[in-house]
Amino acid sequence: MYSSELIKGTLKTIILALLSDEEKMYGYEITQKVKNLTGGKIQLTEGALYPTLHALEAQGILTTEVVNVGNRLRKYYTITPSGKTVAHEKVTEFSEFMATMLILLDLQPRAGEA
Amino acid sequence: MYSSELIKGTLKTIILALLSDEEKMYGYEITQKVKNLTGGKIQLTEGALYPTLHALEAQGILTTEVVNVGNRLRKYYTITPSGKTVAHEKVTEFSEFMATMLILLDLQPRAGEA
DNA sequence: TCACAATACATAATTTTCTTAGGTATATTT
DNA sequence: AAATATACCTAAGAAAATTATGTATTGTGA
Repeated sequence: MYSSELIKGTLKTIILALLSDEEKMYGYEITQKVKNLTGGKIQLTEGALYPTLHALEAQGILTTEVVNVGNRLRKYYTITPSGKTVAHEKVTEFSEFMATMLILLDLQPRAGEA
Repeated sequence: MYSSELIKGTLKTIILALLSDEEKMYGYEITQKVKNLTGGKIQLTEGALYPTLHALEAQGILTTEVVNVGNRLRKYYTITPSGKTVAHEKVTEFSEFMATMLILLDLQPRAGEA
């Protein structure tokens, strides 16, 4: 589990990246997928996830559809076309940010080094 | 310039990584070095930097030394031995976090792809 | 020489974002 | 039967940053 401080600010990027791949996920499913893909190293808390999903919906980035499964309800989130653009921008930006951090933290392998 | 949300939580890591390399820097110098190394894409704000430096000092991770240069004062920060350990842990953790994010954002190149 | 930008420190109010804690309810496993 | 997992949600508080100030010196360009 990474220190929460480190994960800060990446939640929207994670959500949008997953929904760009899957086109339809519900909240709990997102928490499980993140947990599985990261070997438990990133675990989204519901208190952070749900308000963010609601905000993304309010911004027109996601749309929702409530489905009854058995006696329980699931709220599926789908990314909108404009949301796909936002998702792509966010992922690209994070990718560039990582490259910048590699330089800054001096983690970049350079020629002529052991 | 990256969206500030993305940079959140990396300030301590950046400061400690730089001070591990240089052994002695003052606040303004840190802002300039970060700006230069990142081509202006990361610009630390003073309102974030100074309180963080003070906190790191209070935790015994950094020590200070005030020097007069001309008529102006500079507060130099030096990393302590225990601070070096913290710095290394922070950088390692961020490095692993990036690897995790590559998987999560599906940015990892895999065999058999175009 | 006068104004502006840069150097150099600092803090306080506000905002943003997350954590912690709580609440409701059904389904499954032990 | 109890505990865990599934599935949603919100509210209070904490943490971290932004924005806005404030002080003061030094260098630069009009």
